[in-house]
Amino acid sequence: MKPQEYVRNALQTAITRSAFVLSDPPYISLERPKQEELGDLSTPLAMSLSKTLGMAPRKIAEIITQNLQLDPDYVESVEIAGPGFINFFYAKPCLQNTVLEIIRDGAAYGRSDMGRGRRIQLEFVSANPTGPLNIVSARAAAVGDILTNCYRAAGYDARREFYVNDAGRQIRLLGVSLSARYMSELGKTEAVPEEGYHGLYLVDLAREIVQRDGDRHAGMEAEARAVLFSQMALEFMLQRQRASLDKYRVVYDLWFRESALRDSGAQEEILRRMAAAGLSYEEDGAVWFRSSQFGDEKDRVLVTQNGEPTYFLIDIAYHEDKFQRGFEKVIDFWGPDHHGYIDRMRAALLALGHPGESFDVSIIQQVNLLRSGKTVKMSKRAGEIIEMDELIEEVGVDAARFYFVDRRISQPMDFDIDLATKQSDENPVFYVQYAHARICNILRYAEEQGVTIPAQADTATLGNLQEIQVIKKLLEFPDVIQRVVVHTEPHRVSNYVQEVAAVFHRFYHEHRVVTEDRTLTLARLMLARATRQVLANAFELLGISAPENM
RNA sequence: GCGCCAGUAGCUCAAUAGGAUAGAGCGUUAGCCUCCGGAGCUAAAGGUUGUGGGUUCGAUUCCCGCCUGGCGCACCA
Repeated sequence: MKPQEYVRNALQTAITRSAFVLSDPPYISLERPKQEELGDLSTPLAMSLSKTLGMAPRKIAEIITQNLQLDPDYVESVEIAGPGFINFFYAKPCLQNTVLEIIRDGAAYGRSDMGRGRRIQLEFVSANPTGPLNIVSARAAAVGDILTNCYRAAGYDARREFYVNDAGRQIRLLGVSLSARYMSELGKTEAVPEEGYHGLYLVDLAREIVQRDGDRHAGMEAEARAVLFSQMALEFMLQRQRASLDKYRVVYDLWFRESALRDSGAQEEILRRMAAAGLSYEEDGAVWFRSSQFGDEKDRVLVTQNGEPTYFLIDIAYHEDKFQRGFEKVIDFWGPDHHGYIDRMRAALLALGHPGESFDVSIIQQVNLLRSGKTVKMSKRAGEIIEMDELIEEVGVDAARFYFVDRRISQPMDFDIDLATKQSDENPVFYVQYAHARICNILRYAEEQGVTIPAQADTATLGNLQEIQVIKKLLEFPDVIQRVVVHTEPHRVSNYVQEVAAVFHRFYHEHRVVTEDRTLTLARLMLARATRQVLANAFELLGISAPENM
């Protein structure tokens, strides 16, 4: 058993035995004190119970402590400190044993059953298929992908989904734009409409079409040609986006097409339900949803005066579809320009009977592009973007993914192109990968020296400061994953992995692993293996490689 | 004007569910290779957590006001 669990269980029993008058069993918060001297694990429990019990925190702490029964192999000592913290100090046998447990658990170390198999869906990127994926999508892709990995590790049945906006005005415009490029390519002047797509990728595509089909489409009626070219452009873009994501190691469970949803008439079903429940009304020739009754600031249009379904209505139908498919929880990742949209979406889902907790939106803040210290404004229509492919090309997948996930998603971030390309050697991803490669090297070296490494070995000789610090750090891994999921904060994984690397580098610097002392050597090799395992498991979550050499 | 998000070391960012003396990297300065990989390690300097109040035993974290920046405020998507 992990010492955290052990302490939690012991505290639970102690509380019961203390016979406090409580309506509910209290949540036991366990944390690691910032200062090591204070203990390995700490709970502010006594302070939080103070008010409800009407007792001084230290008094409560004393009662709890008296009722604690602790195995000295797990916990060496307990202290009451400060305003009423109860602090625990791990016993060495337990820590030494942890090393072997990690090795035994292997790839499963860090996983938990927190989610109990709950079905959850993460929808991210969902960029319009009107151009190549850009650097903003790269952030969303990294974050969404890594979070999904963490959800799975925490025991959820989590799925990735990409929503394809393949219907509506944007696609028509795309077709018109491509058609214009095609005609220009054939020497017939036809301007790309001002609100159309001016990116050069359409010129390239037009050229390809000319090479393949010649002037076969030139004689068509303009409107029909635009429709045809919409489809060509769409499929081309989708295939290209998928290829980019593939290279970026993001694989979706489903690419959901808006057109399929529309064809199924799902939006009409929503309208029927809303009308039947009195959730909608007609005014000025449009159909409105009473979203203001569900927390939105005003009512919203579902069907326009022209009889067109709004994007909002389609989106409601899409989200309803997600729930129909059996997801208990749905998380959307949107850009900051859509945050005003959250309230109405939640209102709609509430109105349709889905509890508030079943739907979450996470806003991934923008990526400001800097080139030689100056902000670059990106606009897809004007064609000024940094493509995801360029990014992957220039900085590599590992570095890119790590860079994007290494900060909180709520924090806007600057992406300095010069820095990312020129100084990529100083990217922290190399630091952590280096730790992994170094451990592999130590294991190789040991074997070269004729040491056969058994599956398990006695670890009782581990006990110096650096060794203990490594073990304690490895011990945190399962908690890190759970916190990532609870807070939707994948950056914790990359932060953690840097801490693991640091603590191991420190150990390595102070102590030799392979020495004349066979028992000690084997024990330290176990420590190295456990560390490598944790790094590898974390890299797996991050979707970066675990190099054996660098 | 209203709403949402952010503001932490020179720079890029952390800070575990409200916890104890706010931490890393980069950069700067000073050190460490007869020794398993120096893409590493050690140390120093660097802070009124934008600002003023409030709640609390305790606030970077929660609440209110203000300042600054970003983004929204469509019968567009």
